Amino acid sequence: MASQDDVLELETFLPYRLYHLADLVSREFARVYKDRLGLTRPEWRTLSGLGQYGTMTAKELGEQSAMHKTKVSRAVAELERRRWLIRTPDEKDRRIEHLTLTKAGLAAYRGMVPLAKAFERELLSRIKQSGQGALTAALDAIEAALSLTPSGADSGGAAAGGDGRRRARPD
Amino acid sequence: MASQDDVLELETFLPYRLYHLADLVSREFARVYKDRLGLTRPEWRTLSGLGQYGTMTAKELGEQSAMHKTKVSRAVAELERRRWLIRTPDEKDRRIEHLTLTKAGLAAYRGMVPLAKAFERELLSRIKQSGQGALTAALDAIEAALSLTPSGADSGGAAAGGDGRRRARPD
DNA sequence: CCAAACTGGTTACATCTGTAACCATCGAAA
DNA sequence: TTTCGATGGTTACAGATGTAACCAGTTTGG
Repeated sequence: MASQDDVLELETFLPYRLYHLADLVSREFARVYKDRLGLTRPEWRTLSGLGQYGTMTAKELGEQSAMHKTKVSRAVAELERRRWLIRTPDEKDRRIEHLTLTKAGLAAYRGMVPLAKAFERELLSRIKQSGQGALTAALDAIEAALSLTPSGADSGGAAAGGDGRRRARPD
Repeated sequence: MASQDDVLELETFLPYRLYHLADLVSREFARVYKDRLGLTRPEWRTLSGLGQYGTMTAKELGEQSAMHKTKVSRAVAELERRRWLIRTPDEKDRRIEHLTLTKAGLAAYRGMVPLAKAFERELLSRIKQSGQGALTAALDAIEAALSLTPSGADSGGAAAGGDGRRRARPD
């Protein structure tokens, strides 16, 4: 099955397909929060993270939603400017600030949740039954595969097993 | 099955998961062509497209590798600057230029192909057997789902109209 | 008590990206 | 042929991003 090694078929090349599809989906979803709330993706993720967990530090936010700290910093600054969140200095460690959504921020979040869920539902429904199971299975598999550190070569073993990661998916 | 509509679990939210994984994979792969050839993603795609099809116009490139025309324009300009490709004006339509890799460009491409394939192979191997089939099945499903006219609104993004797109996928 | 070494977070700068406006050419209609 | 609306492609400008340098506050260890 392996074709010769002198031509690469971009259209079926995994990194390309994956990125392209993610980009498509992401863009389409972005329209929802962009049109409605005028948020950028980092801002949306920040809103989402705080809506979900209530209070977080910038660092935690970055870890939770896979954002570089500069993105977090800027997103937080913007949401603060809109008065959608407030910072509360930590008593013990004055480098840290605890971030929490304000009433307005929470309202924006609450308004988005159903839309996000509807979007996802609609997307999944468009994907045929078989594909749906395959999709989550595939994402699980890639996630597990990538959570292994070896950026190098060797892939032996792999054993992603243990790792606690946030995998809480019901199905 | 749907959880309440007041909280969204970002970590399992499809658009997020998809984007995050694609980003991870893409970044890792980008290191290959960036370290080795100093290319940006649009440049790599352009190189890849021309390597694969021999000669293309900027428009075709954009369609094949899902890039906005400004990206194509810039990538082409850069590859031309490096003398990795040349433009040949079209005889009949003087707005068009046919792009082709030079010896140097082709050499760069040829050097990358095995690395790209190795990368993909390694990635797939890290994904357990089951996940592997699921992955391609899932990508197929999403691709199919997205090519359907979005029930949502206008554009729907890519998928240029008439052109049967280069979908050569077996399934 | 003071000096590394570290950590949470912000900022400066250089790129990259998308939108929109633009140029040249083409096709069709008048 | 002239005109007007598409089309291939480039460019100007405003945002968004990543890297690296930078602060301020903390910890560790003399």
